[in-house]
Amino acid sequence: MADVAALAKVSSQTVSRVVNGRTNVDDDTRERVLAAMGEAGYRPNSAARSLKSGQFRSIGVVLYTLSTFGNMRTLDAVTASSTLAGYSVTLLPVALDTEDGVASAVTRLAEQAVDGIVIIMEAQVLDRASITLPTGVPVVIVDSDAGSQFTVVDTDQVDGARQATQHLLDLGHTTVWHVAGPDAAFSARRRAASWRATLEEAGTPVPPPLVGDWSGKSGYQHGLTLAARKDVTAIFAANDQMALGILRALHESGRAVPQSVSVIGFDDMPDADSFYPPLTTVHQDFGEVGRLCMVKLLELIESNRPHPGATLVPAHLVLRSSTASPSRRD
Amino acid sequence: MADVAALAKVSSQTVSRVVNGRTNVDDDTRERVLAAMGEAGYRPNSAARSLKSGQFRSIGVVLYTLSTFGNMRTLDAVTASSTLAGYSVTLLPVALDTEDGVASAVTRLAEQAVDGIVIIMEAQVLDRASITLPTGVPVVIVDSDAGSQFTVVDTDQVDGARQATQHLLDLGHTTVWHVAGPDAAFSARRRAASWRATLEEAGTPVPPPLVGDWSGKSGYQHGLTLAARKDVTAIFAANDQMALGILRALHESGRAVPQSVSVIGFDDMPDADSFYPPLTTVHQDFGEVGRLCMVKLLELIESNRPHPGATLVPAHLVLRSSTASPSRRD
DNA sequence: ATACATCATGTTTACGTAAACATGACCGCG
DNA sequence: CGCGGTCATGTTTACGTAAACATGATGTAT
Repeated sequence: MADVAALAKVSSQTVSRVVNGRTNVDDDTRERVLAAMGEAGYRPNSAARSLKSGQFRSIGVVLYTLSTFGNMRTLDAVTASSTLAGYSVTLLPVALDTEDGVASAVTRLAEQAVDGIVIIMEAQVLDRASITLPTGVPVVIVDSDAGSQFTVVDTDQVDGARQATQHLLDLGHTTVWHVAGPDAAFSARRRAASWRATLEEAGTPVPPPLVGDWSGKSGYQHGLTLAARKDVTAIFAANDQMALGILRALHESGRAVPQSVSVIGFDDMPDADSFYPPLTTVHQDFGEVGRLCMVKLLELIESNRPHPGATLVPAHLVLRSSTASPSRRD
Repeated sequence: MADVAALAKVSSQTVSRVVNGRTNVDDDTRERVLAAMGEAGYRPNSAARSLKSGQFRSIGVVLYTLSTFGNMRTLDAVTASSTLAGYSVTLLPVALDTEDGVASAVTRLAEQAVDGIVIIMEAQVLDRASITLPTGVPVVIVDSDAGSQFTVVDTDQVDGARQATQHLLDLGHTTVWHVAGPDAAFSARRRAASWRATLEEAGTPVPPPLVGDWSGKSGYQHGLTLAARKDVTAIFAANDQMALGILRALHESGRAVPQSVSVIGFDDMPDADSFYPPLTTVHQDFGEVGRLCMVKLLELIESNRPHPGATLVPAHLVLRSSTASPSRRD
């Protein structure tokens, strides 16, 4: 900056003013400074800027894996929103499963140059880490039940699972089987609970849920079990990937979808409409979730005090070809 | 830090020594300082640290979208590697399609607090932006043909596409049809070129490629076209998502896979083994690509001079159930 | 015993920026 | 014509850290 100032024959303060777009700079001077900046290949030093201002114009996103569709879409949306707001995004991956991983993540967290943090993490991991969350840094959480303690944004999982289950009941199925996500995942538990509640409300018997791990493979395995039972006519999979595996199992077992068995998923991942048959599923608006995360986080950063509570983004059913009324059996 | 120093009754310099793990500190003093740090809730200020050291311990990842499987996996791997190396990752999204988007991305790029940059971007966008890439910042590029100018890491697309095509020829198919990715994508062009070259080498006729947009939907549409042609017995899709759409089109058209038509994909996305039937595909080792990106980038950061050239990560065929020898037609 | 390492610790300084304050030029109004 | 006000610009300072240098205490070899 000193070089630029010398080149333009002004003080460094004037250069600073030009860089920050202050109005009280003469047009001639401004142009001279801009030219000098180009000539000197000047790049503002964000470290010094942050040091002076106490702000980083950056938010951290903590996640334990990027490899699920939902996390990725949420991250994408958060990134887009934060960029619009002039914030950059720093990724803070957590090595799951190990106490070390969580501990080192928290350590790194405390040292990161961020104004706020978005946590996209299962509740169970959070429980271990939350105790030592750095104080004084605003936090917004996705996919968790920590709503009483923190600001939480999430899809309305309960209503989504209810819609899926009710849709199958409305079609005339006597009951709905459920292939659930892993018990450790809070969203999986919520979807399963809502499925159960919906069946109970309708006064229909509740078949035992089959617990998968979100993967297509686990869906396939449970799908084989379900396909072998003639009384199964409707399946609610806790996500689309498992639904894909279920479809494969049903096809291989000679059960036609939707004629013999109806299948419904959750997420509406990009290619759910290219499944065979195209999958009826619950659409999650990840973009909106990400956007709200940033809105909430910016509020927290500006107000500088906690504001716990959950914000739910509605989910809606997308009707495709994998669900139908049960065919008559006489 | 001054507070901590006062609490521990030492100078701030000693606190700094403890924080940085220098050995020349008395054990008693060290413990006193650590206790004071805990008491004061001290968090090192990374901005000041960067200002002093001239390093940020951070790398930037430029991408134009997070919503393709490959980009996501690459980002995941880069993040994992950089975390191991003690670097954090800053996301720098580019709004595609608009000159503004590219320009503003470059501007932000120049201001970012990063020691190096990984660019995961189509070549065409890069062409427009590369001119103004900030000088003096090491850059590694994925998915691009800029190898002569920059350091490039990528999957060996050419060999992967060759393996896929050759596998189908080896099974006895007289030729292989290709559903390509968008022309704008360099990886799509490379796969298509390699498919064509393999067919020409084998002396088989080269059917006109059908150009999709990576989506399952576009695969479905081209799949319908191909399904209607009786002479089509083998299809090479440029990615798994399009292969999924092709499978759907074939099923709906009554063409059995693999008995009537063989289908092969590219990527080996997580649920390719749950397609119906499980998809034979070309496995890309995104983890290795991401790891190599970091290795190369750290080399560049340390040596401080450019080192252009491409590093290719081998791809390998994963045999599943969607390919078979053509059935005899008499 | 003297001189000279070795080691823990303290003091000074600079990194690049922008707020706060200072300066001086020019304007309009009574 | 002089006064306060506005405006462009310059000067000083502080942000939190760590390198460089300084100090003083202890150990050790001759």
